[in-house]
Amino acid sequence: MIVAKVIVDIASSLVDKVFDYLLPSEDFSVGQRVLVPFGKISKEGYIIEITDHSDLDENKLKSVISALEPFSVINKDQLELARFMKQEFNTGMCDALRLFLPAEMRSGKVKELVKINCYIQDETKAKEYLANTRKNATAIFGLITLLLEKGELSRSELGKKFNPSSLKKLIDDGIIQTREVEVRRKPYNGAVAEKTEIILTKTQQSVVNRITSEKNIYLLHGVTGSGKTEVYMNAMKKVLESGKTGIMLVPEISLTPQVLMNFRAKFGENVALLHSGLSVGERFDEWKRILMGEAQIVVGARSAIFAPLKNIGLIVIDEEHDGSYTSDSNPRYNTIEVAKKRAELSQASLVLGSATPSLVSYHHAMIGNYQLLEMKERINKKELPPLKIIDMGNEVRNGNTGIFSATLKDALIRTINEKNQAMLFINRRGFSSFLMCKKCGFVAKCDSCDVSLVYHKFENALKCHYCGNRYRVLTECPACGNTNLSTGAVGTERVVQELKELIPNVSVSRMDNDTTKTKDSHLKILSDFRSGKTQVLVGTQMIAKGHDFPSVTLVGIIDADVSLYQSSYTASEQTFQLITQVAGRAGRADKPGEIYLQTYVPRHYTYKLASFYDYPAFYKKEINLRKTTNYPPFTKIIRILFTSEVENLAKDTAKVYYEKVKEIQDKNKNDFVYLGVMKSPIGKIQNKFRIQILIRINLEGAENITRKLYEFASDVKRNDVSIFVEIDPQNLS
DNA sequence: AGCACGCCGACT
DNA sequence: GTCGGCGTGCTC
Repeated sequence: MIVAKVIVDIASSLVDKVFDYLLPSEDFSVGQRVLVPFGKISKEGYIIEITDHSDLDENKLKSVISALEPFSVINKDQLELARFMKQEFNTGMCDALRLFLPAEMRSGKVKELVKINCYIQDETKAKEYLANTRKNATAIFGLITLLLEKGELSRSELGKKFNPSSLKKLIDDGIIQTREVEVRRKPYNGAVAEKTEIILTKTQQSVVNRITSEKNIYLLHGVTGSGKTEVYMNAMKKVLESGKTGIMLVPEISLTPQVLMNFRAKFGENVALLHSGLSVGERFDEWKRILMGEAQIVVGARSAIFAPLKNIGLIVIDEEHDGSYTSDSNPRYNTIEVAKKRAELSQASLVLGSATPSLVSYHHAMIGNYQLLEMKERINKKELPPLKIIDMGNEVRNGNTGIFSATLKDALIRTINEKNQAMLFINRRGFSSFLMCKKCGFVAKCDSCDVSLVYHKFENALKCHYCGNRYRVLTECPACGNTNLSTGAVGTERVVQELKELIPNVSVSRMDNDTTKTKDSHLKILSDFRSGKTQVLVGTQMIAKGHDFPSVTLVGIIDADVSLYQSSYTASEQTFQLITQVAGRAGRADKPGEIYLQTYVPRHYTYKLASFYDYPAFYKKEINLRKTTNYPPFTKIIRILFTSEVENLAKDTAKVYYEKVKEIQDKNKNDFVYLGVMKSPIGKIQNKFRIQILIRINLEGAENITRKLYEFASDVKRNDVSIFVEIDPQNLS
């Protein structure tokens, strides 16, 4: 007998196990999608193994019904990668396998887009027909002559050009033949940068040579503007020439068009784009192009690491420190770890690139796990623009209570007068962070989440950033009746407003989560700014990343402290990265740049070292701190989050879990640095109460303990409490 | 996920 | 006495 081990395509831990089915013939292969009977219904599933025996009785086994879509096959490496993810991140096998196919395809909803083309098979017959037709039948004459001349044209266009009924008549009469052709929906069609042959610098060339000469993991530390993209492209070119394929990951969807344009200029149709912002049809078509081998290079956000490529030679993760590479909702995974495994499986090199590598990655490089490659000079040999720290406490003492310091004001006015561009960076969206009563300290909060509401001036409403609920603006304090309510810290809207007060006719646009809801809106904001239509761009995190605006000479970081004072051991690291990132937007072309960083703690080492662009010094300082305080990468932090609509259920489940952990802690005292149960910093989100257990463990015992922690989670599992196990979580809200 | 089996309230 | 509520359990 031939037995197929099948994972049924149902994302539930209850059925996430292997089911055995008989195979009706030998025309099945591992990795194939099949239809199987499952209980009373039939379901899609994935064959993960084919053997000749089963632990169950043969007469208990049902047969696979049929194969689905011959092309939808998960290859051996991908299958292995799925097993790795199950093992490493405790994802379900089904969850992992799903990552390899476009979601819409599973239910068979998306089809290839077909259009109908017309052509003339029998020329003599057509000419005869013409001879027997009235001379004033212009549509018929036009149609036949045009088709005879051009060969093949689309039916819908011909119909529009002449008239559909004449066309139909000709088709019915057998003069014109039709056939269906597949058309591929292409994202950002026409977006191709000019093809320019750039001659690499010596540094760039030697980095390219290193990457392509030996299979390894490389950490490319290159200052902003050192030409990392050119390095990636040239390395990809070499890989392509050797007959292999490559993946290029960028952190954010908004960055893909720019990278894609450059890649298309160099590689044309060989590039495919893959990310969640594409339309369903586009994504499906791009995915299929990759699968069919029509595209050998994939550009995309983190999910592109699962692209159906064969024979990968190079994986690049640009801006490797970026938080978007960790998936913090199911299935949870760390893209860098997945990429390492995928590179290993296909004997490919992995390049992690950044101007400010994550401490963890740089540490790997320092202890020899990664090869460190450095690009210390900017491509135009220019110095990095001067970064000035401005003491905002001083401004207040001098009577300036606005958001802009005197220095920044001057710089803004000067920049606009000189017809240059400026970027103002702020850490929050909305007009201000919260609404507070000046008398009693009451702060407006969301009913279903335990967070302050944010005032949005444009909509004149209070909004919850966790669940999106809207509330009417309060005019008096519900607690004490006082009408003197104030808005707290600064948001993008207020920056725009004060800027307009400072320079009345300045053209400014705002870029944050509110203004970029639709797929192309960020593209428009960015292209307006690039073309000079807008002079100032005010924005959050999203303007910090990667964009290249040659005429920007001034960058203002309005309130850096927000990032520094978040309650996370990575606060300094993230702040350093953010500042370097934002600063890198200034003075990219031949004009000199200037950067102003406003803060109330001007002497903080993070700011000092960031202002010198001294990453190695920052690394040294920070890694020592991590070592003495016992934080990653010297330990592992694990959070187990319990959420429930009933607070006590979450608490009780957490307690039961805690006792189990306590038991293994008693047995392995040395492995534990810290263990505690508490309310989450945000005690309630979307009406679900949140209790968490925080654990810090030493690396030696980590693997065993995490395995146990995952087991405990399924032990105490119940349907009215959700449990999430997070390893080294980025935020602890 | 679905569907069935199973054990307690308001109805012809 | 029965129709049906959805709680629990199984699907190769």
